[in-house]
Amino acid sequence: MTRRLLVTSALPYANGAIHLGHLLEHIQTDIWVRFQRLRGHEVIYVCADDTHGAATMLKAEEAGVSPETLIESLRVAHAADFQGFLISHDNYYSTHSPENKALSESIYLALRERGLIFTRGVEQLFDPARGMFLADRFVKGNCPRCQSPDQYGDNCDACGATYDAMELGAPRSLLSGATPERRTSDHYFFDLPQYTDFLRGWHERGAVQPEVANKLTEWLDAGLKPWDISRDAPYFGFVIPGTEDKYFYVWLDAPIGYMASFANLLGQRGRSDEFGAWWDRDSTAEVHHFIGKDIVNFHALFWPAMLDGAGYRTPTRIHTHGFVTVDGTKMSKSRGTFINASTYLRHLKPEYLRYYFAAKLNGTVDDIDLNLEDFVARVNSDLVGKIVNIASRCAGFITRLCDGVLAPALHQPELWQRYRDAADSIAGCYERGDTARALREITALADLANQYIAEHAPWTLAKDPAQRDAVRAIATQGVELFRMLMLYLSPVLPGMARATEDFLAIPPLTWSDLDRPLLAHRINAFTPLIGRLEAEAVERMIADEREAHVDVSAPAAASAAPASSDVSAIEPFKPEIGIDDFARIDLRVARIVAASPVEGADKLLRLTLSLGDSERQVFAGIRSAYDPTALVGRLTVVVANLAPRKMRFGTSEGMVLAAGPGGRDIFLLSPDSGAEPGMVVR
RNA sequence: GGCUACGUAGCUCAGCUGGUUAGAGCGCGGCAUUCAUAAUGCUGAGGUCGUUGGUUCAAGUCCAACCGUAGCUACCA
Repeated sequence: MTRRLLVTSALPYANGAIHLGHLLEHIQTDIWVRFQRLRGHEVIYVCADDTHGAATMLKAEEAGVSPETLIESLRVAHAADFQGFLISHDNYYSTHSPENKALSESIYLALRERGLIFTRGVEQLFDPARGMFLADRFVKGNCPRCQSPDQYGDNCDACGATYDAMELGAPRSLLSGATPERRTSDHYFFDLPQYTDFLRGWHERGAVQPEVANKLTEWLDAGLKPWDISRDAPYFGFVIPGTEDKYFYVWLDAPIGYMASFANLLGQRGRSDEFGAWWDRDSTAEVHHFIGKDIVNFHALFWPAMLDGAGYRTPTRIHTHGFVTVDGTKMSKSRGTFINASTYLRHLKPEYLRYYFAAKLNGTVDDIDLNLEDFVARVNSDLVGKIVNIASRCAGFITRLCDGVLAPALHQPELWQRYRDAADSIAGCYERGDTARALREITALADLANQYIAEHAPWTLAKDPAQRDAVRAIATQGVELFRMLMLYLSPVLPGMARATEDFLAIPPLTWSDLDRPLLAHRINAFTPLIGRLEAEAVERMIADEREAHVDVSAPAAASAAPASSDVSAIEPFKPEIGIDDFARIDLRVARIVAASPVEGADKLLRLTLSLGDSERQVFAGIRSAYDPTALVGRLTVVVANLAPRKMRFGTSEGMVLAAGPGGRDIFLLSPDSGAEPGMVVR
């Protein structure tokens, strides 16, 4: 029976490049998709960029472009990165699209019609300087429980407390530095609690993995809360119908983006009338979402509830994966392990990573570790040494001794049958997402082939012209076993599968090609299908990625650091001074009233500082770490009696204090709230 | 703090509903081989299954506590 499958990967957010984390998910999805296609099912694989939200708006502002320009350039870049990794999206769209707007509005209206939407006043922090409400992410202050300074608006890094942003002590806006005020505005809510029983049933019916179901049960038992689906202007997104200044929260329209990308694809293919066959309540098609474990709540609570509320079918399955770590730790920009797709592709072939991730993915939510040493060893020994080697060591006999034509019969049909018998088990592994097990079974088959070849030693027989047929039979068996292996591996290694088809001079492989061995057939001369993965290339990639995040102009202090140290070197202390020496330095609290980049200077910002009753201009080499607009309004500390210094761009009348090695790691000092410009620091 | 996972040979991982002396691949030692992108075959060494306690005739496998790691804790995306 042919299944109709709509498959998605989570939508990458339009604020940065594609990195290893996105790649894990898309590679996982793509393997599943290609497996299903190989089996002859109808698969549509769509994705898109997730574009809305205050973050996009601010980012565009910072870059000095419109949000539309920003998101389109990122969408193009993202799509190219995915193509580079052989990800076979049928459509890579955007949530900022007419289809998504129409669907979001109609779903919202349907929910409202069913009494699932209500409004309620919500009090939130408001940035008076920027004229906007502040998401938790854009506020910092003191933790209400442990008083740790500099904590975000939702929880405390130091003590783990969770709280409301309004409970923060001495809050300040990260956008303007201003002190936020409390304001109330009406918000629109989706009445999620009405869906508690529905969701419980949906989870129990196997739509999620058991570990995920546990987590969801915990949330359900704790009691669901209505979901706030609106944001006040200014916001980049879709206006809520019937309002002037309320927008859909980005997480409302993001999953609808799956439907919208799908609708757009149908439009391109002139099949728009089929939409309902996939999304109506009685649809017999399947919908599969691949996501990371961090966004389970959106996909397994809000999303199915919204769909059902609006009269659509719910997803068939949510496939949740863990996070990527590199050498056992979180990806880190300074260590060079925050690896971007484009950096990877400059140094390494995509199929190395596809193979390695496939060897690790097992369908659970466990994190996946990219151990770089293991990566090199595994790819070389399995892919090159074990699998490709089978073709490499057999093909020569066929080409040189047999005119390129395979024998008419198998030398050892029982061995071939063992390969054939593995099909169901391997298919089951792919279907469950346990590609690690699939690859274990496949490489075990490869071991059998190498043993077989060693046992029959065709190179010995080849010395005797009378044994020509025996040599051909053995080499044919080897080539055929290799064909079977590549068929099994083709979802993981699509590029190598294509190259294998060229080598064997056969049409694209399908699952039914397992039924009949390739015999009495002319093949092409073998050329290496994939080279070895050089450890040096991996090192170059890491170095490249590390450099991309380090400011070249940063002080060379790091070079003095012991190689074993992860943190920046602690600079040696300077010679002792007396208090009189210190007293000569006039440190003052200053408010940054204006900040702008300096034309012609890479590192400098021009700051206008207020010291109470006077203002002065100071140049600061902090451009690599601070966005000028984010500095305006905030307090800092300035050396007020530093001799003025003439620079190419003007005179600098002081120096602001900052710590850190340089590059992105520059940290401007700021006094606790209450300090006023002009106050002496002592 | 609460919750959810995970913690098995140097490395990466298997070990299904508890049942003989705990497995694989890589790496390492030895032997063989030379067709092959120094790839392959045979063979050897290597583990108190995070710790402690418990249930059981029997526990890596169940329970509890603790330690460690990662994540979640909804109006960040």
